[in-house]
Amino acid sequence: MDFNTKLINWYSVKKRKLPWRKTRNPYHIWLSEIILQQTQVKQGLPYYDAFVANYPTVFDLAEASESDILKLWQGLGYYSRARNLHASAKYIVNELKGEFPDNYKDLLKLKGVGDYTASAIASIAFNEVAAVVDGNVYRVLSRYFGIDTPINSTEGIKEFKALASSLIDHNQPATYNQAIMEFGALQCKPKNPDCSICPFQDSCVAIQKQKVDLLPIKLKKTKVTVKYFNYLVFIDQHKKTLFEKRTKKGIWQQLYQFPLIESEKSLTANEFHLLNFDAAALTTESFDYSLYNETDIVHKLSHQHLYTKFWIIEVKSLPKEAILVNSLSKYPAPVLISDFIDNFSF
DNA sequence: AACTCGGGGTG
DNA sequence: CACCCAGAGTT
Repeated sequence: MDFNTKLINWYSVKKRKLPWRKTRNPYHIWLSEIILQQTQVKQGLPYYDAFVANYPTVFDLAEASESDILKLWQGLGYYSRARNLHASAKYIVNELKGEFPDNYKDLLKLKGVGDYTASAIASIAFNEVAAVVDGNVYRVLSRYFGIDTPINSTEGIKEFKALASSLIDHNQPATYNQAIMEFGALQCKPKNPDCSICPFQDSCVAIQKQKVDLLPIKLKKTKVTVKYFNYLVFIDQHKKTLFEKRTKKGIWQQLYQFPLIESEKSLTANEFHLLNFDAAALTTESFDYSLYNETDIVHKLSHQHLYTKFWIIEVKSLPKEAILVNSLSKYPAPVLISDFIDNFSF
């Protein structure tokens, strides 16, 4: 039996029942693929259900506000995916009259859709022969063929795409693509795969050379920068506070947070007291403050570790843009902020 | 070619 | 702690 037949046989027996496998609606397939970028199925599943329920069609998504979409996306991370999703929905409705792109080349024109996602939608929704190469595929192919080219090198990206394209089943590209990804996710796992039950024991180069735990090869690791965040949680006599949208480049664009002061190190109360609050719109009137958390809350992102203190500042009045603390949960916010809002008693 | 962009899960 | 996840966009 050849590679494809074995793979698809394995898939027909072992595949998970997932909601996006019950449809060929390209809009729903698109939603699932964007949500699943760099995201495990278990984490993305509830978000897929929520988006399908709240925005059943691409027209519904196009009409929604970016803030509402980000709110539904809250907690999933990589928020540019949500913003690009919205921009592409408006493009499909306004420029393409709501007709979803139906081939790899046109799908690639959508914001947030790269080689992988265009191939996935083209194959799964339209049965186009377009090979997907995601993290699972890199791992399966590098092990099965014993390829040690770094998967994140320019050469490796080309090599694995070409190999995947040479292998894809021309009669059932949708099933083949999903099968090889599912195989990587369930059987050919990153750590401690159980090769004793693998259908490719007799043909996998990595097993024969005992290099399963050495492949695939990936270059360099991400370096983490440390930052110190001081959030100013103002509360006035009307139970209002200041909440701002992050508009600069960098993390959490278009999400909301309390006024932020970054510092070079973790500040004591005395050091905090010496700061200027001009930027935070604090008046010269007297105020009283306290510290919510004595020890820094460490919020870890891929490239940044955020050591955070929340300073509670009681004031008489705030500028007119202040909002009621009861309405904070309506705004899209990073997990670091939404966790605080959920736990703090205003 | 290297960097940036989240948050959760695993060993 | 390091690494991974149905990657894409920017520099």
